[in-house]
Amino acid sequence: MSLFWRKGYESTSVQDLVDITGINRASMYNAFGDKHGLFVAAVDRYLETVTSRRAALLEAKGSPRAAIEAYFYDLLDFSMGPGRRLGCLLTNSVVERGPRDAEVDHKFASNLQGLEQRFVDKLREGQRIGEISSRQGAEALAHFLVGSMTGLRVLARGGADEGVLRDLVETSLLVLQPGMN
Amino acid sequence: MSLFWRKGYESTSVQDLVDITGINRASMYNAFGDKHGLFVAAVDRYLETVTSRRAALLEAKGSPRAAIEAYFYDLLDFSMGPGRRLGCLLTNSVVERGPRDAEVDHKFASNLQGLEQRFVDKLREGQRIGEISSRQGAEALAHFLVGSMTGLRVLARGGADEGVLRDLVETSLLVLQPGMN
DNA sequence: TGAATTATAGAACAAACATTCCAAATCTAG
DNA sequence: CTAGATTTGGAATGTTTGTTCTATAATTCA
Repeated sequence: MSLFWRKGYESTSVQDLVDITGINRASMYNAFGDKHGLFVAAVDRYLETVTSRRAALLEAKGSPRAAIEAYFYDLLDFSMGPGRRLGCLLTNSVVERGPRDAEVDHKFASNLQGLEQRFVDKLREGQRIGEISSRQGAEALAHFLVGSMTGLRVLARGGADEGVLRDLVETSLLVLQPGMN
Repeated sequence: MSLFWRKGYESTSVQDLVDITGINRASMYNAFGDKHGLFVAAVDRYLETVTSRRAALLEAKGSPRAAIEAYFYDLLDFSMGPGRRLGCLLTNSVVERGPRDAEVDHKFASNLQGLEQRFVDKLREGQRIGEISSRQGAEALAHFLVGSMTGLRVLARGGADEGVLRDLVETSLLVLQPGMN
């Protein structure tokens, strides 16, 4: 998972994977079928660990707006620092393999939609209690947040300065602030 | 350029390039040195044509806010439709080749910084004439716009629905709207 | 303990890869 | 028109790729 995350799919050879895992080549093929099968398994593992851990922040009871803010600041933390500027494995994969890998494409879409739904739930609740601006609909805000998050991850991988990432997060969160409706 | 844009660096073989251009292999190597040299030339060409054409929208006289909006809606148009969901060649390249290609990395950083500067200029002017909110500094807003734009391009490549992209653009532009300072 | 399943090491495979070479063809200057 | 340089087609290079094979070792389970 780490290797695919760092180097992408094509640049990671089976030999690299054998070397770094210490697992025999034949065992790998026996367990995963082929390189692509192993890759998909790695992406799944990524989603089960890294991504869903953070998504849990969106389930927190209490202030919906605080939950969303916690989510973004957690993402910000894990997007910076040496050895951490890897972006999102799934996002990177969909950029690299794009429309040529239906499995990755589908995972990306459904993952994004799942996250979007969690955002919508929190946003709606926040709007109901007046904690979040109602100038725009919850769906539009969720789409906006998903886009902003995606930009953050890609800029992080691209080596953008910490200040840029921070401004992006802070300004995005400011959109949620209620003003006059 | 088109092939690298569509398939990325690693998945595009020299044979593919020979086939699609009709140019002889030896001529290519003679002109560009190696595959990476050709790739860099393709990225340069991309920046000179696609990217800088759109950047020119930010030089328009008149309303600074209108210029920024024109930029984003142009980007939105060119990010949708069949055969157009390619994202940005430079962004895709930095995601795929990331920190392993210093040349790409540098181009990404300087291109982003150039765009950011144009944004800052327009934002400042807009703030001066009260057309753009002064709640945040022009730099922070520029960072936000750059992040939003990056997210848009990646989501487009990822096959996101048109409505998602549109919500992202509209909500991002709403941030510029002046309210109470 | 012993039979059956599974993992290992490492050689072997064909295909694809980026790159180079060479003789024939084409172009360019004087 | 012709000598010199460049471009072309296509074969050839050596490496790396993903994948499979075989015989041996380890593990599992009744």
